[in-house]
Amino acid sequence: MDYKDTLNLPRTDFPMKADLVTREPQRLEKWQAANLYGKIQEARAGAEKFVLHDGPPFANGDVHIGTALNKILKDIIIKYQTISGKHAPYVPGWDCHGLPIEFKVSQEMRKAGDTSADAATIRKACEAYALKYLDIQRAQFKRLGVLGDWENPYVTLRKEYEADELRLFADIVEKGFVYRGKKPVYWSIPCRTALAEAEVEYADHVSQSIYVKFPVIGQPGVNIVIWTTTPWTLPANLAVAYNSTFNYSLVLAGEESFIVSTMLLPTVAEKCGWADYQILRSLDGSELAQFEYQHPFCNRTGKLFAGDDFVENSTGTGFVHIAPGHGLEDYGLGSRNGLPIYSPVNDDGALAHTNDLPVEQQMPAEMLGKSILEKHGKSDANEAVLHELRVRKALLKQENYHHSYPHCWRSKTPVIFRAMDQWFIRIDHVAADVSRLTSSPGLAEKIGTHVGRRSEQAVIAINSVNWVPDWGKNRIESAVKSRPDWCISRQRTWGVPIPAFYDAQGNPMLDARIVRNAADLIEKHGSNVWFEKSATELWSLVKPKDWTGPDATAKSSDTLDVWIDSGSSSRAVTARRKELAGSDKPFQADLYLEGSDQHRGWFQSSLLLSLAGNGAPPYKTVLTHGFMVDADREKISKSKQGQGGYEKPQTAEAYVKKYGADVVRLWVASQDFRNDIVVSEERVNKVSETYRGIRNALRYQLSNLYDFDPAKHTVADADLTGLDRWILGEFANVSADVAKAYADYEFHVVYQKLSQFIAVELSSIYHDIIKDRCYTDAANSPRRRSTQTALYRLVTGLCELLSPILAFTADEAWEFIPGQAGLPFVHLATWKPGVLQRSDAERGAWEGLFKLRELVLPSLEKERQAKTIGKSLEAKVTLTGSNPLLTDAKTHLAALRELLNVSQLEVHVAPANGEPTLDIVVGKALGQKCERCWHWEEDVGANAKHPTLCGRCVEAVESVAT
RNA sequence: GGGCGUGUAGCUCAGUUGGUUAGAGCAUGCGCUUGAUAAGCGCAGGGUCACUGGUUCAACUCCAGUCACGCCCA
Repeated sequence: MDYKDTLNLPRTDFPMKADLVTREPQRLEKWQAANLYGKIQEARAGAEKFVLHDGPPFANGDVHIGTALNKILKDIIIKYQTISGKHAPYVPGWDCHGLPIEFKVSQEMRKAGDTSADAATIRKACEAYALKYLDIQRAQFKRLGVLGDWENPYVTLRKEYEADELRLFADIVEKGFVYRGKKPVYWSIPCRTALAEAEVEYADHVSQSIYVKFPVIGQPGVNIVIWTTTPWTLPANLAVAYNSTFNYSLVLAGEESFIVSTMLLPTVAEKCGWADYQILRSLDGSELAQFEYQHPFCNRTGKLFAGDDFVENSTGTGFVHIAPGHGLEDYGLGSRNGLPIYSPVNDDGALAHTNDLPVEQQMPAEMLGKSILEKHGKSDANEAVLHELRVRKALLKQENYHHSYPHCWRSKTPVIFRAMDQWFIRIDHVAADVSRLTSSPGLAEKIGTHVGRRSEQAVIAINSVNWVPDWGKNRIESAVKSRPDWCISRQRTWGVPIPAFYDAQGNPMLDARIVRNAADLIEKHGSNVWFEKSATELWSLVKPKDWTGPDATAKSSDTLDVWIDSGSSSRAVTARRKELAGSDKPFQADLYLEGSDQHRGWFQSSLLLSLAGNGAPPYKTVLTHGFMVDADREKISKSKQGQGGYEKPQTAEAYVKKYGADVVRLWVASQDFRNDIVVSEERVNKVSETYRGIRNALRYQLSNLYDFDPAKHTVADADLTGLDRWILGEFANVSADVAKAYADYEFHVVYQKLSQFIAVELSSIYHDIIKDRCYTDAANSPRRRSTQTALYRLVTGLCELLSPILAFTADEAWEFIPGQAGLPFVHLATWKPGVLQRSDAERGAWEGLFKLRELVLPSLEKERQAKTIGKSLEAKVTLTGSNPLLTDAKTHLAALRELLNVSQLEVHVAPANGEPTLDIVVGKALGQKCERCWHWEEDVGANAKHPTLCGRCVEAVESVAT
């Protein structure tokens, strides 16, 4: 007789080899067919809500591994909240408007030879482009195991979204936060249009480089020397910037004296031909700050300001001429110091007077109408300025200057920076006292772009939010405090139109009632209606009934900054979707979770818009993750990829195809995402080792439950064996730790705790020990059923606790659990903390047994090394001494023998006498090896029917036979 | 250049209010097992706690500076 057939050896169809790459898609289909997401929502109807509001990725390109990380983290949270009983809907979203798409689409159209497409045509192509990538990304996100309402995502190009966005905007307009101001933008003269950064190409260009003297007021003969490569901007000069960290020298050259940076003095002296200059003295920033100068050819004066950020000591003179209407740095410095954003250039690109300054303070009449556009390397405007400087003997040096300069991609001409009228949201007032502001016209002009009191309310709001990690609070606070007013208009086509009009005098009209009517119109027809219909048609459609102002004759062609799109989602998504809207503040979500770059991005735009429009923050908690870095802990760069720095493109798909989604998910969970996240082959390989460990443990548990029916065989807690009570007690502890780690969003702790529990307590201790009981006890013996009860509870709990991370594997294993707890999917389960009451005495006794085990194992190992024994079952252990641990050992003799995995154990307690003693003797076990259970027993051979079996096995075999 | 972070074994993480020889899992090496077997078990090696200086009886832990890396800003 082959006694092997009488053993209860493990059986299961749960495969050892995961083969995730082929199996996961099958499971996805199952979920889809069963409408798993819908089922979960139904099951949780009425439960406490947990709303994680998705930040929309841009609908462009494949899902990057970093984007995958973000989505997986969100999914882990949603799945944990769900399995702990909450109703956690997930509505994914996409950001669809914006320049990258418009640029890409225009480029494709250009390549196809189409250069005259109108706005509506371009917009249709952009929409198709965005929707195409939305589909691609949706498939890639779903493949990651992310559950959500994928059939009804929120999409910023949808008309309902656009309408709600405009309604929120209307509220903000109504409260007086929106004003008209000026800001420099790229401008193409031939195309008569503003350009976006991406439409600018850099090309070599020869500019007129000039050194100009600016006389210092009150110090006759003393001049500041500035250097510029754009002479035509001098009529717009309103200030001069210096660097407060530089040294400056006052030098005498000929009749006059000049101030320049000391470090640049030799170069400047050579350029200006100061043969025998003499340094009179040195000056520093505090002195320069006192200076005023006379404009070289306009009847006005200017001041000096520190511009440490951009005044360099490598070229020029150490002084930078500032024209706030013609440069970004100039604009920044100008608006910080209350200067007008003066841009004396008209739409034709010709010099012109404006209303910003009194006419008598502006450029001489001879310059008016001179064009900035270059012909054969010269421009009339430059020539006029140079002429004026020469006449006034203000020009110290003129030469050609070769450098790279931005050009219009379409006309190939050099672009200019020109201040244009733009719409702004006043940040310090969003942040400050909301109630005192009304939409009174003229308020904007009165307040202008001054930098005044900031953000008390925003700071209070920021403090009311839970920032994880906590330094996120500092980060957004300083971002809000330091940000200038928000320029929200874009001279772009692919976006939500700003529903403003102009009257016959060219005055802009932006009114909350008009915006709301436009929102209604767009909700019906989509925002293309704004581009397709004429101004007159639109005006007749949206003109408020009680309108008393002038009629509109033209419409605005500006679109809203895309940050307004995504920033409006508290209104357009959270408040609008009934599964998300809370009863208290419908627009407020429990959690936002994005990368740390969003403190200045979506976290901020959402906060400011929600404060302005809803009066409270859009989120209760903001969780931030770090960025993906490579094996060298450096950012993942395309150039590194090009040079073969990485094995594969850093897309989610590349990793999923090789390892499967669950390994990618486990990798995401394995690292503390608040810091940088390392993505490397080595790392993911290590994680897949851990995955195998987890999978095998589950497989082992399932394989020993093949004949277990929880309804029939479950053993009551009190009747479980000590060992089973021990492991369930340990598991309850670990489970509690794991649940806390999930709740605290510390998934790396979940990973560590679970993988270590599986490796140590389960695999190397419990699973190893229970083999004997499971295999050799009679199938229905109380001891075996006890252990199976524990295994059943362990595998069920593990599947539940693993399911937020190992979404596929936990569900796969779930199918093999006897009875599946009556649920077809683990994701429908509700995890409850395991309770197994153990008295202090019991816990203490078992701790003692494990201490003894620790003490004995080295002795066993020694004998193994000495080849006295092979496996532990060949050994007999004898413990003698006065060590108090031996008392418990005596009462739990059988348990300790199991823990040691030896065939025989003797314990002799000696009376206490001085120091506790413990004598460990390991020898060869007595008797013979039982053929069936491999224990060494002295009763082997006692039964004539089964001469090679021990007594226990004879019983087991007989019970099977009967 | 500025702000905010991070830096503990090959990898991922622990390290309580400063207090013995700095821990775990994985990986590696060497054994054992062959009734979880493309599995399982044991043992061993491996760390100037980024660097420098300071405070202290005592520093991975507190302070200052330096370096490297990341995000944001300029």
